[in-house]
Amino acid sequence: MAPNTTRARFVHTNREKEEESSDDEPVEEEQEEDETDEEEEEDETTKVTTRSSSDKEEKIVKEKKKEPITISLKKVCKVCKRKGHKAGFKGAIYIDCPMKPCFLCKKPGHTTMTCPHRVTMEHGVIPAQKTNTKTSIDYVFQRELKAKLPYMVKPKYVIPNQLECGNVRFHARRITCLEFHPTNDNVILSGDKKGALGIWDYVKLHEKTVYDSIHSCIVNNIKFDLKNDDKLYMASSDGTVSYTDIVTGLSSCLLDVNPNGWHGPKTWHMLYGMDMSNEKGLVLVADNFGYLYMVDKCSNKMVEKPIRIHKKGSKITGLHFNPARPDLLLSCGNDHFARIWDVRRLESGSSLADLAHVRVVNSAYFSLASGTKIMTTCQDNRIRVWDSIFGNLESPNREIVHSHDFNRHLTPFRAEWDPKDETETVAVIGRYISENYDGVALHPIDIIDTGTGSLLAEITDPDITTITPVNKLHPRADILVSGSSRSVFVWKPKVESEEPQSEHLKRKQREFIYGSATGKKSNGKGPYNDSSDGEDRFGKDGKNKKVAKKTETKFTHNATKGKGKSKM
DNA sequence: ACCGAATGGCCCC
DNA sequence: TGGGGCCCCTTCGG
Repeated sequence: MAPNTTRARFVHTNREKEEESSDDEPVEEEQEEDETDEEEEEDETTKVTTRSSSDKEEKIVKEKKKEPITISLKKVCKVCKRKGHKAGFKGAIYIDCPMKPCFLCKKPGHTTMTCPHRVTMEHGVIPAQKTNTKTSIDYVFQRELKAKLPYMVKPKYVIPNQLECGNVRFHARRITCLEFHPTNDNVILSGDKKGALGIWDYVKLHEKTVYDSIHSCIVNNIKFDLKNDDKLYMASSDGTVSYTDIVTGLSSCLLDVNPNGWHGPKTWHMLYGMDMSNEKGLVLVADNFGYLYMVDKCSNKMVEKPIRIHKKGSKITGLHFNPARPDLLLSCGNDHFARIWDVRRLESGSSLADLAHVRVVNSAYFSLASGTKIMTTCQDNRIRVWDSIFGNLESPNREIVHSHDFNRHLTPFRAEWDPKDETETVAVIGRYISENYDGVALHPIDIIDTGTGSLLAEITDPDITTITPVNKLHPRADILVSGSSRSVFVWKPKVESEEPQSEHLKRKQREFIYGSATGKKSNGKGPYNDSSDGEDRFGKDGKNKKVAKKTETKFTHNATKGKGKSKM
């Protein structure tokens, strides 16, 4: 909360404004102070007014100091500063300011509580209207694809919705990305905001390794070298791409886009999107100024000069090679576009298609088997799906309203395909907005059927009260791994026949059949100076360290099996 | 228990 | 086109 002095000034001016403009409401500040309203116990000034008479002196002193504040705060909404309503948490439920557009669907005239996208399905996710009609190419595509894919016999979709284990204080800062080991099913790789790489075998719970000297700030992307299971690439906001052997901890710098060092935040290049193509022998990374860098995997040299593929000065948030057509690349960025490119003819302005969005595009992915669909996550609270890259790309085939538009202090939410889902419809994404679960505000992880927009499952655990923006479904097993704040969690499908469960558990453990749910609802400083990290991490060490410092630590395992009693 | 900070995007001038 | 102010449904450590 803002310091009282600041708040007082704002409130006061607003109150004066209010009094000038609106005289429909009688001015009755003093009298209102007498009522002790129970719904405002979180308001610090109310505590002052409702304090018992035993500390009268103190009360008097305080009231003397901030009498005008006390009066004003009680009457004024903290969002719009108007009288007559209040925004904020009421228990586990957040009450919107009615003067603002709906926080969920962004349309004016209602609040999140009454938003049709929330009420109809109860959980924010609803299928949006189709915004274009199918072209003949679409039907050809469907006919071709349907012959190959088991559309008619939809497999039972297994939801990994029971907390298997989680670790606490494994990372020092919030998790920013997760990746499964390409061949060892039990190993999870995690990157954090401070630049550390975590390696965790969640079956052998105690086996955790942290390499914390490879990068000096946010790890934005981890990609394994598919030709060598022990080696991976990491792209970081420190402006480098590292190539690390996770067994030995030896690391080399593949690319440094700030060869001249630090000259202030306006010129510092940070690397966000990254993807790798074995066919092409290329590692592609993109920075926060709209540039794409192509690095040859063999020579470790840049193939050519950086190419600007998004608006000058805007961040490129993601890159994805088409899994079926190695020449196709998908990019997305802060210029509100996702773009399709031909890697063979990659130059500024040569995109094959530009997919327009309303706001920042957090992620854009081709579907993982056929590569013919595109799914994007946009900050306007919509997941967009294009059913065929060969069809009309003017507008998406579906827009799914889903709450994920909070970005400032969280890792951006990204809807990610289930790599095991042959129908290429199931996706996972964390939800920003909270629901009231037995009086506790929890932020579920949603599993969505992007074909219909229906919610297949919402995954929660009463012990995980933080938001879970980073989620990854296992490419081979029925496992979901989540990064929530500093913790990593592993989910498995619910095991049947356990002791009686609470309503909450029942709710989260419903088993869904794909397509028709059985449940009731189908549907001179470095760029970063962490508050706790006073030293200049960019200044020390050479930039192109050939060998990363290896900081291996065995942690006492702090994870729990079964019902998930892990603390956050 | 409280407070400050992180540095993200958008909008306006 | 760029800088500054504003937003103010988070999370953690000090």
